[in-house]
Amino acid sequence: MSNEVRVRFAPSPTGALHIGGVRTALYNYLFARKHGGKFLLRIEDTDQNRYVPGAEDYIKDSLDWIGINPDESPWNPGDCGPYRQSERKSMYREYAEYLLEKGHAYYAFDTSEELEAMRQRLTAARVVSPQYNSITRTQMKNSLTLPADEVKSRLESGEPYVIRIKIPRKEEVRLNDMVRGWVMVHSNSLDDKVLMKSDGMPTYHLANIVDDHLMGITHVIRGEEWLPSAPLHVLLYRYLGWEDSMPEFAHLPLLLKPDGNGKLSKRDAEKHGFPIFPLSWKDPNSGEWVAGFKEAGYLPDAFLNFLAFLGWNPGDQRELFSVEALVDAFSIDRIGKSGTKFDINKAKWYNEQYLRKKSDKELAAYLLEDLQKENLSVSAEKAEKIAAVMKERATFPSDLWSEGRFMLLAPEEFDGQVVAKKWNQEAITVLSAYSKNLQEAEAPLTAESAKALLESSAEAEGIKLGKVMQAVRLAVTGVGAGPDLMQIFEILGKEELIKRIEFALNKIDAA
RNA sequence: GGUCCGUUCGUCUAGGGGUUAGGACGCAUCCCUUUCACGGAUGAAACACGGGUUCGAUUCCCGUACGGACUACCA
Repeated sequence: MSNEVRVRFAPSPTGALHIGGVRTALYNYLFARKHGGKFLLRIEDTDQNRYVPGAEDYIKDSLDWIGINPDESPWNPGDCGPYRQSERKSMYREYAEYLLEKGHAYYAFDTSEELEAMRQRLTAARVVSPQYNSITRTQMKNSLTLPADEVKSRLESGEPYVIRIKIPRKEEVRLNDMVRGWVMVHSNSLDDKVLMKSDGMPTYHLANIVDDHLMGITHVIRGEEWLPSAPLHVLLYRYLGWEDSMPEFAHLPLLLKPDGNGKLSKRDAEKHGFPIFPLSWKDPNSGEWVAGFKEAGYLPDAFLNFLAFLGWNPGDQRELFSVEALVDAFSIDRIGKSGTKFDINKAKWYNEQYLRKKSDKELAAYLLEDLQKENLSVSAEKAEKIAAVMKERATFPSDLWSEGRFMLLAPEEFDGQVVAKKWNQEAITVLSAYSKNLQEAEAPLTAESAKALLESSAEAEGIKLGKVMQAVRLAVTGVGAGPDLMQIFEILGKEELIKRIEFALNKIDAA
């Protein structure tokens, strides 16, 4: 397993998984598959206060929906378990102690009030960035300033404490990011981050280094919001003696708001009326509800394809990629550096492309499902015919029903604008004749026979069919636009067609 | 404020010292269509700004501006 690529997606179960998180998971997955490696899922639940019940299942279900299942996870453990940080609690202590022993960490006893007072004091003194660092730690209560015996007695008396990393005063920390190249920061801009919290849990910083090391992670692919703390992580690897096996980093560009600027957020989804979460979700604590792509009618393949192109491209002009094709084409050096604005139109376009690739039968299944909710039933054969004529004009599977309902339900109202423009005596004459001729027509009506009869009916009255076509459509469907009329006639069948024409003749005349 | 990251059509992006700066979404026009849509064609639309380097910068370097992330005992 020495050269095997191992990557992880490490979400925090604090609510619904944001679309940006799904993209991070996807890139990790693609990278792992591309290199024949493993994709792991690790739950980062070191903050017990923020734990939200159901969030883990949400993460699992989301990945499952788009078909990127981890090779190792809490539900499918490999050899590096547990895969939930809360269950690894006992493992972190020894590394914190090692750091303590090596002088790279220290105990701190400051209360939150004292910390706050320190920040205020610094702010008042016009210190630009108040932080716990090589300068301020000398004035705080920690094992660097307190006499050894006092530290010992505080520890023994059970006084709460944290363990902080001791950031060196003057040092350059550099890392070679796979998407950004060399990034360098001075240690004096870093602060003495807490490594172990007073509740005995590690913070993200310690936990992710320890776990990545123990789990043999070779590449860390994560959001750009982690870039500022990456130098801290480098230092941690160094102090823990793991620098030689330190994973490579790739920090992904952020997903931004569609308008203006800033990180894409829940508010944007509400404001623009489109989802930014894979699945809909109701927060059990706040009762807050968010919409999901799945429920909005996005197909998983389309969603995945759309997501893959948010910050990455294959370098040629192809746009439609199956997962397999993505795996084949994916590479980290084709990931862009700049933030990506979220454009729902593109997502819709992808959905249309994938929808049209589906067979009539698959589409009919969606239609049948919708009809069931309406307490309507129709034969599978008819559903397929409807799907066939509707698929070119649908964005979502639900459009099959919402845009094509006139194929199942006779119109009760007629579009007033079309009535005003197209309804006239000639139309009435042709329709009346057609209705009569239809009575004698042979039963299963086909698009061809329906058309031939309509043409002869019009001709017999000396009226050009083109002049009344729109009115005929109006009479039968109630509206002025839709799929090929003769196909609709075939789907409707002779009896229904006659019924509708008669109804229209009475209803519209009366109006 | 500080640190770090970024900046090619409205959006996603390709490209990269010499190009008519390419594609896609969206938009517009036309064709197809006895409607609408699909499809096809065409069009409008971009290198943030200022200095260098160079015979020549959109491309390399430095600034400026603008944007963003981070700045918790959250991840």
